[in-house]
Amino acid sequence: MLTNRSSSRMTRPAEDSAPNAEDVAQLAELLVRTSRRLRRSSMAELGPMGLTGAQARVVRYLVAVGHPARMADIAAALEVVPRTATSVVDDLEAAKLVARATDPRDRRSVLVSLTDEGVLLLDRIAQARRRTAEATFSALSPKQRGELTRLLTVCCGPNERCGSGGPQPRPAHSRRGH
Amino acid sequence: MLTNRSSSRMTRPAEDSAPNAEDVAQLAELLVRTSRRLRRSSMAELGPMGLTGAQARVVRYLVAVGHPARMADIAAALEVVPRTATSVVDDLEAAKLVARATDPRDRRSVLVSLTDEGVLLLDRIAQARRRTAEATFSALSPKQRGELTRLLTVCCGPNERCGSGGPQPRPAHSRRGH
DNA sequence: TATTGTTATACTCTATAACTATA
DNA sequence: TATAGTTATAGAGTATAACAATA
Repeated sequence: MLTNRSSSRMTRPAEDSAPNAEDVAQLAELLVRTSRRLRRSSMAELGPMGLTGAQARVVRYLVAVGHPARMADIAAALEVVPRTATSVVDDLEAAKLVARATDPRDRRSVLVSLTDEGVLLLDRIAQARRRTAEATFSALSPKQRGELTRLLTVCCGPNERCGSGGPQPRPAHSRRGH
Repeated sequence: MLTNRSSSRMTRPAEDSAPNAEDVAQLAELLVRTSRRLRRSSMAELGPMGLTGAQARVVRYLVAVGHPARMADIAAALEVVPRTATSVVDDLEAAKLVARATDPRDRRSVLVSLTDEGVLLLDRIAQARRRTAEATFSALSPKQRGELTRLLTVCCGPNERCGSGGPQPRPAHSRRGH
C-alpha cells in the first residue's frame, strides 16, 4: 500500500511538471510492448533473408541519403555509438552487401557504399518493412496511424535528423560512483 | 530513384488493405527510434541502482498482481519465452530481490515472490520510471500523451493481458527451408 | 591536442533445442 | 503424452575503454 495509485489527483507537490505521473509511466510501458512486437515481427520478416533490423536500417539509410556515407553519419542516423555502427557494417560487409573505402579527403574517415548485391535487396527490404508494420499496426485505422505518426514525430523529431537524439554517450559515467 | 516515394497515391493494387504503405513503414521507424530513446533513458535511470529494464518490469509485475507469481505468468506478462523469464528471475534472485519456491500444489511450477529487500525498491523504481517517461515524452502535452496512450492501447491491447501478444515462438521454424 | 574509427571486452535481452521432473 | 521450468548454446544490439591513424 505504499504507492497504491491513490486517486492520482492530489499528487502534485508543485515540484514536478507532470500533471499525471502515472499516465506517462503507463505510456512508457505501452511503448515498450509495442516496440517488442515490432521487433519480433521484424526479425520474422528479415531473418529469412539473412538480415537483422539494424542491418536493414543501415541499408535503407544508404539509399535514402545516397551512398557512400561516412561511418559517423551512419552512427548518428541510427542513434548509436560509433562502435555499434562498426559492428553492423562489419556484418553487412561480410555478407558483401556494402563495401568500405577510405575517404581520400580525410583519410581517417571510412566511406560505406552499397554493393550491387546490396542494391538488389532493396525491394525485398521494403516489402518486409511493410509487412512488419502492417502486422504491428493492423488494429489501427489509417487515420489513427496518421495521428500516431504525428505524435511520435512531435516527441522524436522528423524522420531523419533527430533533434535531441543521439546515443548520448553518458557524460563521463553519469552517477556510478554516487 | 527506385522507390522515390512517388505520389504515394496511385499505389493501391487492391491486393493490400493498406491505403498508404509508405506511411505505416515510417510509423514503424518512428516507433523504433522512440523506444530506443526510452530504453537508453531507462538504463540511465535504473542502472545506477543495479537494475535492468526487464528486471524492473518483473518487480512491478509482482507488485501489480500480488506475489508469489508463477514463472509462466511472468513470462506471459513480459511477452517473452519461458527461458527469458528464467534468466531475468535468476538475476533478481542473485541480487536477493526475489525468492523462488516450489508450488506445493503442482511441484513442476515455480513461485516467485519479492523479498523484503525487493519491496524496498518499489519507490525508487517508480521514481525512475517517471523520470524515464518524462525524458522521453517531454515534448508532448498532457493531452497528446493521453492520445498517444489511447492509440497504443488500441494496437497493443490494455495494459496487462495483451491480446495477440506473446512471444509467439515461431511455429517450428517459420520459413527457413523456403 | 582533437577526431575517426577500430580492437577488446562485457552485458542485456532474447531465441531455439534438449533435458528433467512432474502431472 | 503433455506441461513447467531448466541447462546449454547462440546471436542481436549496445555500451565503455584503450588505442591507432590522421588531422
